[in-house]
Amino acid sequence: MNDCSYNIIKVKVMATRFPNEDILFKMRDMLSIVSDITRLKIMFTLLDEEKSEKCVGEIVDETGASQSLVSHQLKTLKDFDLVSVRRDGKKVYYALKDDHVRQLISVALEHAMEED
Amino acid sequence: MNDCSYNIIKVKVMATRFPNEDILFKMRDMLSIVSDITRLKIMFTLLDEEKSEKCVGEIVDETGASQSLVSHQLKTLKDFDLVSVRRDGKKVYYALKDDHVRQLISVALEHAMEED
DNA sequence: TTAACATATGAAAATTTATTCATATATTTA
DNA sequence: TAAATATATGAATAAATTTTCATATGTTAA
Repeated sequence: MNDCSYNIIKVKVMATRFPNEDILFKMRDMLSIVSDITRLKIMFTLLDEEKSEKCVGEIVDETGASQSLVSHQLKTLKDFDLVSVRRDGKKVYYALKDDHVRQLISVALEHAMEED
Repeated sequence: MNDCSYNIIKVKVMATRFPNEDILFKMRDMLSIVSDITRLKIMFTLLDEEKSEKCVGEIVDETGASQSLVSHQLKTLKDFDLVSVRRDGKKVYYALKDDHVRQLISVALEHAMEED
């Protein structure tokens, strides 16, 4: 694997009226979840196509964040139902669950990689 | 105008290796910008297809946020180059500038409108 | 059944962010 | 040029979030 590989998906862009508070709060929650460096790192490790499920120890190693911090942030992701969790013996495996997360990361990455 | 209208755009989903800190910070910045209720409201008012450019007063009215807060948040959006600014007499008009913002809002909205 | 390993968690500390308040600046009109 | 209108801004406050530290819990192996 040398560089980036791309594939195209479709996203609906909606022209809509002003959403109600409820929807706004959900949007805010979803977007804040992905707007943190530690969680972004965690999600990137789980974006690995060859190994989409990883245990906490692996995530700690790959992100470079502390065990406690990773665990806290995995809980945050779990609370918002963005990851699935599976225990196997001593280890607990996490995987990305929600495709919207991938889309958000994808758009943000594209933006971040643009020249200024 | 009664309900939502949809149209389809394409978004690249990239399978990529772990990005460097620099890219991660840019992603975080972009995502945090859109993950605030006041800024979301502002952006929704600017998403209006019939009137994509609005002055501060209009934005204040439509969002229900205070003049000062709207002004501060418009500055934040401007600092990140997500809006364009144009003065006409006493009034200052803002418009959404970056298409990635629309895509992020679109994905988050779609997520928020899903059943649980 | 104790030790070792893997993960989780509560509470405190540190940091960041949003919001308000008072006031300043810019532009037009009287 | 003074008053009125529209917007911006600095500093203080309030609120929310991230991170650490110490320790607890769950699981396996000795």
